[in-house]
Amino acid sequence: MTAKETRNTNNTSCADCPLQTRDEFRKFCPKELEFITRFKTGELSVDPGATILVEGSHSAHLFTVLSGWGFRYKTLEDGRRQILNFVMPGDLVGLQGSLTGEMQHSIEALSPVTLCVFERSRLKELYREYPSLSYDLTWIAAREERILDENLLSIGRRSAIERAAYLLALIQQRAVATGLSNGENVRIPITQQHIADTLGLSIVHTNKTLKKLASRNLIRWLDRGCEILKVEGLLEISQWEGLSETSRPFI
Amino acid sequence: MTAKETRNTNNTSCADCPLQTRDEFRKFCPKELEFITRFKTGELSVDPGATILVEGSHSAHLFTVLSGWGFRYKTLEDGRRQILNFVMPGDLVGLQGSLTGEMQHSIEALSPVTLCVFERSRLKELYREYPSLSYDLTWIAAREERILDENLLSIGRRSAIERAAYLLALIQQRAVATGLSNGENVRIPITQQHIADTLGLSIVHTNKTLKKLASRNLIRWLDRGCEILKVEGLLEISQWEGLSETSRPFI
DNA sequence: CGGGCCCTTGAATTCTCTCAAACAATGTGG
DNA sequence: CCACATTGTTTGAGAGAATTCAAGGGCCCG
Repeated sequence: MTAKETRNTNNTSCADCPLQTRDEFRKFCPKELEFITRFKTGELSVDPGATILVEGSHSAHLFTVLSGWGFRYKTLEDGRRQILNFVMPGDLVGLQGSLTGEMQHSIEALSPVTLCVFERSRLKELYREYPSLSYDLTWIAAREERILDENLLSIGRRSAIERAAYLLALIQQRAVATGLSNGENVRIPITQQHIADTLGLSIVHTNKTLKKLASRNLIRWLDRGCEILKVEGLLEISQWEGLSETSRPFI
Repeated sequence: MTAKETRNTNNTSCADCPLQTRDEFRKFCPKELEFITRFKTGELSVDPGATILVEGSHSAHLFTVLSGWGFRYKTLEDGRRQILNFVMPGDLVGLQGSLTGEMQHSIEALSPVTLCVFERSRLKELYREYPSLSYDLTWIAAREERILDENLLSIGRRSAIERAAYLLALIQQRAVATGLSNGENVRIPITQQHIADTLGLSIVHTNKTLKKLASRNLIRWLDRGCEILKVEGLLEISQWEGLSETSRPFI
């Protein structure tokens, strides 16, 4: 990472964590809050396009996204890229690498992103002293697994238009839940290449598929982003029930 | 589940757990062993084709596979099925449902399968008293996530023959590691329909793709199963590095 | 022996990809 | 301010990949 891309700050206190106030997330008890405050060793801000974590590296840190959009991906040797999932506020990233030693995927920022930085070495203490947070970590991993299951079903068995509808509906629902959208139409800051790499389609075919959704007035494509107009329509096309999360843990 | 499909027994003591003796798995300390012995409340045996866990259910149990093969899958309303991953000895299943309340996928047996049955309600105690096992649970979840990431890359970005090669190489490597193969050629007890539902391809195209691999003498198709002859060839085609696990936790 | 399940193959159709070209928006340097 | 490069979107056309449809054969089991 270049200097331009990263800045270290530490202005947000965990006690005032903006995510804590959202219904979406579960609340910490004082003892947990005390630990997390110690666990967090800094804050990281990156510009759009910056790589936050890179496949093959052994990072000493894990992060929670405070604000902004990003995505998790893997590539083949010849450059083919598959986006695995999108990353939004409240998401913990780098846990996989912290446990198994080496990152098996990369993470890149789509917008300006700020992250809380945690020390991997303190994970032991977390498991030793804070059962509720340990449980939450497993929960978070299981949640990611659930989304991946659904993505796999989508790429494997849904048609191009169903896939696109599912993906956009998923992003929209997650974005609303995490406060990335102020309630009205969400503007997702991605290119059609990102969509293509998520759906497992070529960019040309992705473009034609998005056009179909747009012609039904379900979405609108903006300069470098997508606006969802009717989630219900997308859900119907994809025959997906949508997200059903009440309160989720985060760290 | 019908009576024919399930039998409850409890003949394998955790102290004599056959998986413990394998290098693949990490060893328990006496205290952990004591807990796990209490945690395990029974044993379940199911016949091939039986459903072990079903999407939408709220199971009071989670399981570790003691022996046999199975697979995890999801379906769309119209019946399209996507196999997410295969299940082998040492794999923990049902964790996702135990944490988030409801199973989001189903699990079916490919061969006779025996499972250790654990009480979901004792998970709290595990997190409260056994940090090392808590850590292991997260580790296990992260491992599954890693495999899913790779599967997603495969289905999204690899060609049909690369996909098939990757899948068979993965299964072979996992099978050898867990002792399902006695060292020589592994016989995987699946139909081509299973392969198709894993790769996201039609059965016809799957058949033609497998024929290509067979004509290169990399695999051989048997009655209701597949035998891997040259993993190296499969790894090369798929441009995949293969598994690299030294010792993994299990419960 | 018949039925069911699995594997195999060919042919027509549909979907998706690559190639190619053009356009719009943005940013840069002169 | 313009010329130019870059990036992202759009469209058409032909090639390639994968699907569906259809049919036949093998095997096991009741």
